[in-house]
Amino acid sequence: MVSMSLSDFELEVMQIFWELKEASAPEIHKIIEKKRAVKYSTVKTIIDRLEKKEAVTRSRSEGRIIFYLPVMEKQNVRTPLIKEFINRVFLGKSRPLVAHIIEQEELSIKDIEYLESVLREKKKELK
Amino acid sequence: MVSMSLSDFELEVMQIFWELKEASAPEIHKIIEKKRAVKYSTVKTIIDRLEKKEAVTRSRSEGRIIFYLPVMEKQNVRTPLIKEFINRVFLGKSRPLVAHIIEQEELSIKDIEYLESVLREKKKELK
DNA sequence: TTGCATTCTCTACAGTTGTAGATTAGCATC
DNA sequence: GATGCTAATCTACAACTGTAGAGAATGCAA
Repeated sequence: MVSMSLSDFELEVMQIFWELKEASAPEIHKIIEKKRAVKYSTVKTIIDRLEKKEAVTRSRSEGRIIFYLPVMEKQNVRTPLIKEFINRVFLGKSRPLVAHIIEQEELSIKDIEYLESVLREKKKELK
Repeated sequence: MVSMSLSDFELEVMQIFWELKEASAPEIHKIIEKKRAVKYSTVKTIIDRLEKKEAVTRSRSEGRIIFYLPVMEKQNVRTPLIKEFINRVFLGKSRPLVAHIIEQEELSIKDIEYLESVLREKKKELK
């Protein structure tokens, strides 16, 4: 069980764990509830599944409230997701994806200048 | 039924349709079979589902072989997928995704120079 | 024209996922 | 100690997805 894929909802919950580091089910529930209606037990089921997948682990209890910590690391989840996405949607070619994002998505001047510097670095590295 | 999401396999088949324009189930099956073992009826089921979703349509027959044409357009499928992906994996922020790809994925000097030009264009547009 | 191979159609089914109810159990308070 | 919340656990279920078999239909070779 080295690498296990996460469903959309599981990933959403992991994002919150990566942000907060440690969190309880009631906390996670309250955060997600701000965005959309969802029952506590639904959120708890997702956390249970994350626990079974060893994506999070119980760290401590406060009364009957269980706290969890993320185990899977953001980068280790994101990297293969990006790879898969490029394969799935762009037949493995990253250039058109990057071009599309630059052209279509919201980017500030700062973002652009940053990306220009990333490209410069990469170019140096290749030469 | 304006916009309907496609499963991984459905998208894989659509990619082939976008490439070939017109294709039959046996053709699609032969192409996918080169990559991995899959039965004809599996592929045909996917095409049937694509037809039901109006992602492809029957164009003509040759003997008992049915030919299909893609109806959904590549860009109309890709654009929302990218949006969702950025939301799901990068909390809506495209910059870290682009940075990650530039740093981690295979890009040639040509790719980089092209992307630099795309960035220059975008910058002009913003100023 | 008859059988063979190919294709189509229909049906099925198990795993994953989002969803949540029912039940149980631990604390705080009276 | 009894009561009421809140959280945890367990069970369920329908939609979607990947997968494919059974059987019907149809065109082609002999």
